[in-house]
Amino acid sequence: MSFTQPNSPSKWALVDCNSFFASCETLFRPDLKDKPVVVLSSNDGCIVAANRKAKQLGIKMFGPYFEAQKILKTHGAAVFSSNFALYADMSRRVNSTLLEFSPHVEVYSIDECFINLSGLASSKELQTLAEEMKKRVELYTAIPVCVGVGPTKVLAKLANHLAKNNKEYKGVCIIDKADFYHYEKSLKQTAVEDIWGIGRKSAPKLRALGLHSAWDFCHYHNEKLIQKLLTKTGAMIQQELKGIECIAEDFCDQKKKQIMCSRSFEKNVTAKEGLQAILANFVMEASEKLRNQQSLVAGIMVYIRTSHFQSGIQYFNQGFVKLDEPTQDTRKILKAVYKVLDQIFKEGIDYKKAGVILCDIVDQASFQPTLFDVGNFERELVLMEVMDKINAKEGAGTIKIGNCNNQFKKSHKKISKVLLTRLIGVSFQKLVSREN
DNA sequence: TCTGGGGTCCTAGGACCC
DNA sequence: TCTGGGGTCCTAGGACCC
Repeated sequence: MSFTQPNSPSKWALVDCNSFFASCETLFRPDLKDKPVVVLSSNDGCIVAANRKAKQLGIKMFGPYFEAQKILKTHGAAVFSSNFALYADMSRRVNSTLLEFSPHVEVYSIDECFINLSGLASSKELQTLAEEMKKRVELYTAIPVCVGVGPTKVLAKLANHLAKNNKEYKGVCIIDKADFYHYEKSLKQTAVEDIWGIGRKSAPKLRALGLHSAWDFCHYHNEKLIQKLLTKTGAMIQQELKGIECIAEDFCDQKKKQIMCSRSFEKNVTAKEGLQAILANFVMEASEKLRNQQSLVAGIMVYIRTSHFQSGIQYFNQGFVKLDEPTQDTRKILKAVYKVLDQIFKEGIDYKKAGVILCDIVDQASFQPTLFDVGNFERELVLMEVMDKINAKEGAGTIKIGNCNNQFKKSHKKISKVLLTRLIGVSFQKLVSREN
């Protein structure tokens, strides 16, 4: 988030899919309509989505599955392992429906979009449009959504929260300062912990100042104290509640300053080769994200750890490596990651989790390779572009680098060597070995 | 409510230097 | 080394999100 100048009155819509993963899973299962449904995280460790029925049972989001297992079973709940390919596909369908309303759709997360509606003037127009959005998304995708509209992103979020939790809104809530009575009422009925960006640590700090609702917070006079207690972010949220835009217009599309890929393993891994294979997957994933935003990386962090919940030896170690030159080349990043692994790896440990973090991210456009390296750098760009294109077309993991032995991805579409050679004009293996 | 997943950003405070 | 100022860089940990 970065500051922007307050400008002409804006309107933002926030469209949020209801219990998104659970909704996706029940699309083709009308028999589950009135049953509790939950979706589990990648290793079935915790609950990452729950439909209304499941929430009514007191199911905690992001809580461990084993704790809820009994109650879910008693009530005949449907339990799904997550299927991210399906969710990503449904997310694209929702987004493309929303693009029919405005070209300015900013994807905030897999189940949420901000839409810039600044051209529309009246509350009535906005109400009609928001209702139409909801109707059309539900008609085209069968995913239920709620729509909140406000003059800032924080107020749009707040409106969405009201739309979702108060039946009388029927899934659509418009906050417009021109309707001051409703604006005041909306902020007064929202508790500080329900404001976007105010989490479990900040809320008690506000309450200690006697600020219990969004309205109290919004009108608190001592802005310096807010900045001190809740940092820059808190100060921005307070302004946004007043209707003053502080969050940059394109903040969803801003380039990441760091890219992380980490996961817990289904089974413990002890051998270094096992960790190498897993880290190779992380590097593939992270470096593709890096290239998608046209960036280069200059510093890489790797960590490996045992499970918090096992008895026996606990081990955590991490290492950082600075590259001689920023790169976006998977092979170079992987080489660096392996170097760090050599430094932090200890024999005889049951590892449960590992991660790769690309830090020191720089813009590709602003990087000038030395005259000597220009050719190499450009060849790498082309090679990586070809690889990404094939993976996008033929399925993730079609072309892999290093000894990826992916325990996370269930299946990969294979591509024949002949087709590959035809696609890039020269044997990929040859290219890889030549570059190394 | 004490966080069994994954990801991003911010900042306080330490290390180091002049 | 019972140390006084001030700047920069780095990193671990905090906080938030879905």
